[in-house]
Amino acid sequence: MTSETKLPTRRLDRTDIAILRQLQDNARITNAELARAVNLSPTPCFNRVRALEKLGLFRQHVTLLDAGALGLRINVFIQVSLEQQVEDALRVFEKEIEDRPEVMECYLMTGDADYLLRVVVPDMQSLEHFIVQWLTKIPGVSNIRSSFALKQVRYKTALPLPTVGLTLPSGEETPQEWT
Amino acid sequence: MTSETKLPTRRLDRTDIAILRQLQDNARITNAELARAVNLSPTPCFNRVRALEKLGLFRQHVTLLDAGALGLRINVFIQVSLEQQVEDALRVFEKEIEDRPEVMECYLMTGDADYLLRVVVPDMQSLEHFIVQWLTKIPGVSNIRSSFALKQVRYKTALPLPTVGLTLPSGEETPQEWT
DNA sequence: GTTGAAAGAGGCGCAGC
DNA sequence: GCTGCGCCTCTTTCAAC
Repeated sequence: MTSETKLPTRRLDRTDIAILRQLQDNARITNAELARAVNLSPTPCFNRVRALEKLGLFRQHVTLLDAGALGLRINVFIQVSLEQQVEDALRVFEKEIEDRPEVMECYLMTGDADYLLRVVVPDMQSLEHFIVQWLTKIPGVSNIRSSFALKQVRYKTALPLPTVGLTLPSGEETPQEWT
Repeated sequence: MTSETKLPTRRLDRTDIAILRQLQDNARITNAELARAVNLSPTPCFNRVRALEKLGLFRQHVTLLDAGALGLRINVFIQVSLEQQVEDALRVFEKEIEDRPEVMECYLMTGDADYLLRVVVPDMQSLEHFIVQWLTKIPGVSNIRSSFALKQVRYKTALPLPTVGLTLPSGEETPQEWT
């Protein structure tokens, strides 16, 4: 070889993007299938996947379970305000969050500088326990407001990707067509 | 065999739950590894996974990509109110949602009977385009309020599962220890 | 339920174009 | 960058306990 065979480039072409799309939809696709789906032969397809991995684009391969089938009926968004938005209080709160499996998502939000949580529990009793016995006992938590989801209209994990090409951050920015 | 070998039971024991836990964390685990992780030999492990599949517990095996690495910097929650909460208006709105890849999540909420969206876009320009050129043009949409996520403190797809045992819905409910 | 063996498929690396 | 070959591990099935 002259230099590196497939040195991690910051420019993804449409084939790379097609690969990412396929993997977002199906983490268990075989390399042979994937290659067929993106019009490549298995070896170069495999090499591209490895290169994309090296770029750190993959977080995890996961199985999505059916919450309803498992009896997890309650999906609730909880807005949490802290008494003081000093960095220390934030760190404490975020540390507490880590161990609670019912907290599916947690965002630090603009505006009132509070947190938005999405919490999943099987029933109201569990929710009450979560809020009263745990959430309100975190030091610094001042106000809590819950909104219930009546229906999960959409839930997906596949990120929106551009159709044509994509320059990765810390390369310079080019305007891209996002679909 | 006397009747069915492994007829889909509605009762999951701790081994089933251990399997679900492993798969939630790693969709690409091999059956051999999985078996070792849950203290089983490969064959019964494989049979259990197939039984869990038949129960409809698995939604999908997906690859989670790194939004930041792909230049998707903006994560915004949008509350959408409709002029009238007639069923027809809801159906129209939900239908429109389906085709927009930047809508990661959409929930029908209690209270003002509106929707909560989580939208991911690369930049402000894309967000403006999404809201002005598309969202506001859906018939029935009256009010829109956006809140930005400054930081994604936590994002996971693994549902909270009980530690010990679990009776699936449409069997009768027994109180379970949810962790 | 469990273990063990056997066949078929796919991952993965290599040599050549 | 692509193709074709080959090893080797894993999945998946089938017998017996």
